Amino acid sequence: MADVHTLSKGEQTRERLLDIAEEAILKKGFAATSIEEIIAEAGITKSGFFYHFKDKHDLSKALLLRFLEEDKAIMADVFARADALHEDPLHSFLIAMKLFADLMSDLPSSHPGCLVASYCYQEQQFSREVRELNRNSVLVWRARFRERLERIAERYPPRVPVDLDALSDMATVIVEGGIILDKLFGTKTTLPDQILQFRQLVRVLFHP
Amino acid sequence: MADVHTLSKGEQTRERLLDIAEEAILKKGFAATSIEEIIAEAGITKSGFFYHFKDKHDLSKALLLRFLEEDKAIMADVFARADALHEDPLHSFLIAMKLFADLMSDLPSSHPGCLVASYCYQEQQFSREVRELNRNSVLVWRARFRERLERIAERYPPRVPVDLDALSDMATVIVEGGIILDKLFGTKTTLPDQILQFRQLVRVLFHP
DNA sequence: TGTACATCAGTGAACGCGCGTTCACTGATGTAC
DNA sequence: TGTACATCAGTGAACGCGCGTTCACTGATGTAC
Repeated sequence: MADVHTLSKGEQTRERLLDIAEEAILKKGFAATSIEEIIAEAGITKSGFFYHFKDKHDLSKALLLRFLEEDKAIMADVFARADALHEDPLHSFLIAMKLFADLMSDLPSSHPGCLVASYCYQEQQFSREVRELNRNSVLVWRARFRERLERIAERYPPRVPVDLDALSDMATVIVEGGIILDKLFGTKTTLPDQILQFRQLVRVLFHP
Repeated sequence: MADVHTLSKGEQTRERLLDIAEEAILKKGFAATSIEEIIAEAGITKSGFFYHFKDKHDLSKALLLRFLEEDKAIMADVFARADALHEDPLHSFLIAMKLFADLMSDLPSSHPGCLVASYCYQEQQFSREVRELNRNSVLVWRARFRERLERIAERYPPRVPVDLDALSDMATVIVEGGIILDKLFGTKTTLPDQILQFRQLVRVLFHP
C-alpha cells in the first residue's frame, strides 16, 4: 500500500479496491471472488469499479503488478540493510535471512498467502501476459539468490559439492511452502522457522 | 486411479469424472471449473453427473479423499521399500528420499499440482469438513516424518542443535514449494532436486 | 426357464439466479482566458 | 473575478449468458421365485 497522502481521491479508491480484491482472492480464488462483493465492501457501485478497471482481467493484472512491486521492495530493503551491517557475502546473507525471518514473524495476523502461488494454481484463468509476469517473478528470485550464493561460494569453497541452482530455488520453494503451511493452520511461525532452517543449511554448507 | 477391471461401469464413469475434474481444477481452480465442461469431456449429460455426485461440493470432497488416499499409499510404499532395503533408520530414510525423488522424476509430464495446495488457496469455497480434511492431511505428513526423524536422532545425536518439528515440516514445505516451481515452469526437475536437497540436509545433520 | 420387480446408470428439459459488462448520464473539481 | 469547458470519479438501469440444481422419466442389467 502506497502512502495515502500522496494519492488523489480516485487513486485511493483504486488502492482500496485492490486491497479488498487481494484479500478475497487469497481466500477464495479469483473466479469465486465477484466484482459485486468487492464493490459492496468498498461502498461504490459496479460502474465505479469499471471506471478504475477495464474488466476483471485488468484487475488481476494490476493486483499482481502491485504485489510484485511490493515484494521486490521488501527483499531489496532486507538485503540492503544486511549489506550495511556486514560486507562479507556470507555473513551479510545470514543476516538478511534473519531479518527476513523476523519480518515474517512480525505480520499482524497469519500469512494471507502469496499471489504468485494463488495465480499458479489457477493459471488457466489468466491471460498469457499475467502468466508471463508470474513466471518471471520467480526467475527474479532465483537470480537474486543465485548471485549472492555465487559470491559466497567464491570466498568460502564448500566442503561438500553444492548445487547452486537448487540452493537458489530452495529459497523460493521454502517461502512458498512455508506460506502454505501457515495459511492452512492459521499460524505464522512455520514460514520464519523454515527460513531459519534454510539459513542454517547455507551456514553449514559454507561456513569454514 | 484404481484398477479398471475391478470397477463396475458406473464406478468407471465416476473415476473418469474425478480424473477430468482434478486435472481441470489444478489448472483453473474449483470455481472456474464448470460441471458443464467436465461432462462435455466425459461424454455424459448433466443429470448423469448428478447421479454420481450430490452437488458440486460433494465432488470437491470425493476428489480430495481420493487424492489423499493415493498420496498415503505412495508414501507408505516408498517407506516400506526403503525399510526393506536397510534397517538403520537414517539409511532407510535417505533411501526413501532417493526413491521419492526418483518417483517424482518419472512423472509422464510436468507435475500437475497438489490438491492440498490448490484447496488451501481457495479455502473459503469449501465446507468446514473438506477444510478439516485438508489441514489434517498435512498433520499426517508432519507426524510421519517427525517419527522417523526422532528414531534417527536417537541413534545419531546431531552435532548442531536440530529442531525436529521444523525439520519434519520441511519435508512438506519442500514438496509443496517444489511443485509450485515445476508447475510454473512446466518442468519436472525442481521437485526431485529439492527433495534431494532436503535429503542432503538430513544427512549432513545426522551422519557421523 | 420364464416372469416380476428392483436397481443402476443414466437422459432431456426447464428453472432462476448471479455474474461480468455496457451505456447514457451526472455532480464536483480543476484549468484557461 | 467570472465564465466556459474539460476531466475526474463516479451513478443507475439494463443486458444476456452460463452456471448449478431439480424433476419426471427411461432403457439396460441383476435378482427372487
